[in-house]
Amino acid sequence: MRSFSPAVEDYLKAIYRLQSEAGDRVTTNALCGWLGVTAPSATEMLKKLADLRLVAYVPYRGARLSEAGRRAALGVIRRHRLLEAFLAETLGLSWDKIHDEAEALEHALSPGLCEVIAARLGDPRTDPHGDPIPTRDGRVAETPSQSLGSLQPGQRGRVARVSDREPAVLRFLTARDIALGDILQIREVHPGGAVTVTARSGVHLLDAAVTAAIRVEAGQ
Amino acid sequence: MRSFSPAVEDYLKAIYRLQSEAGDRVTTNALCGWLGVTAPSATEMLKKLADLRLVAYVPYRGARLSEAGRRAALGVIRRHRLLEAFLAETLGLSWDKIHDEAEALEHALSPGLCEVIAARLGDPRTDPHGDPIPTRDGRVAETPSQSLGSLQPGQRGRVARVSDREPAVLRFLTARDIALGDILQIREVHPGGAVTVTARSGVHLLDAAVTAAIRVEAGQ
DNA sequence: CCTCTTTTTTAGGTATACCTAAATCAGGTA
DNA sequence: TACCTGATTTAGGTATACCTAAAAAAGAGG
Repeated sequence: MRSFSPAVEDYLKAIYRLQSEAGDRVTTNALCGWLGVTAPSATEMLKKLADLRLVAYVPYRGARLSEAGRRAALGVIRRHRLLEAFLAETLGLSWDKIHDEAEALEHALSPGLCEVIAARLGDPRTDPHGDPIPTRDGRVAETPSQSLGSLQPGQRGRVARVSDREPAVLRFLTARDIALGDILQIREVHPGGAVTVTARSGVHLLDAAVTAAIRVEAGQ
Repeated sequence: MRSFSPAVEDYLKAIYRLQSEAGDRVTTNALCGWLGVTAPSATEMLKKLADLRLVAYVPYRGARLSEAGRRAALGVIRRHRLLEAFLAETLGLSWDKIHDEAEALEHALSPGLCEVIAARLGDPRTDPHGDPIPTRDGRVAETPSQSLGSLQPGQRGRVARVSDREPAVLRFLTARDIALGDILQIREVHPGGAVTVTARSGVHLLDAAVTAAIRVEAGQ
């Protein structure tokens, strides 16, 4: 298994992510929106990924990862999440800072060093945001979880994962003393997507962006 | 101070190194030999570095780092050597493995993370090969040292630095239980540059490549 | 001082990965 | 069904960083 350019790796990671959200094929538009490139750039790269047999790409119909593409994507995600765990563990970096650093370092991390880090950390199953770390042989333990916003008033959920995309959301949660594993009970669901919750540290209003970033295991 | 491409950083590092060895200007030939690129590639990059005001470049006469170039080069070297120290410290990697990993990671290490690592390590002054780590403000504590091969029979020297360029040399020394700080006494200097030394672990024949890689503080 | 060799630069080309502007396709609406 | 709109692709261009082949400059030897 040869190694790919940073750009290729970023596209694979994005396709994997969008595919697991939207299930179906990933469109050019979704891809370029997610990666912050223009549509022609995404089209060109999709053709290249198809040449490399990493995606099945039908013009005007979007793309889907091949088995090789899925394995490559999981490899990048493994490196990313192990790096996040490693930076948090060894340097005490908070969960709002590790994503960007891991994003930059993941493309330069050799397979050998990646496994040394995994061993040093005792093969962790999740990163500091609760995201599962794929195993070396490409398995992902996706614990069933649902969006916090999907709970009804009165229901409780344990915080299982928080999206690493927006550091400000993570800092907000830290400031409110809300962490992975905490139990949240819904008091009110607001029309725009915000919710009011009761947490260990009190009652908080979580705006739509914060609510969308939190996934919970329900029925706690 | 903006950041530079990996290629630019590699050239700056190479020019710094060659300049401190050969003192004078660095020639195109020396540069392309060191970096493993062709002469036209080096010429092109030198013109680019001159445009960026990182080197003073006179066609056919070689190049010399400007003050800005020197600072940038020391920044890369600082990141490289801190990474080496960090990988050795936190993952227990041996000194023959850290160079290549650091070489890949150094271009992706943000200034912020670099300083976190430095703080975590207690601002070390040297890396695991004995090479001085430049300070954040661009100072390098070059302890005076000389090539092991420059000692006369009977003279002793303390191993101060070992070049990180050839992992095989480092593994050879590890196998002979020769480490930084050890005292070596010259028994014989062979014509090709090899030496026979008495070390803590006994008498060893060090071939020319090994001898050239070792720098010592004499008069121990 | 002139040639010959080595070094260096110029000329021209490749691959990657991005861009803008223009053309084309797909799907819904009248 | 014909059109319109938005999504997508094509066409053509930029910057980086590498390459080979050929030309030009520098330095050494006679």
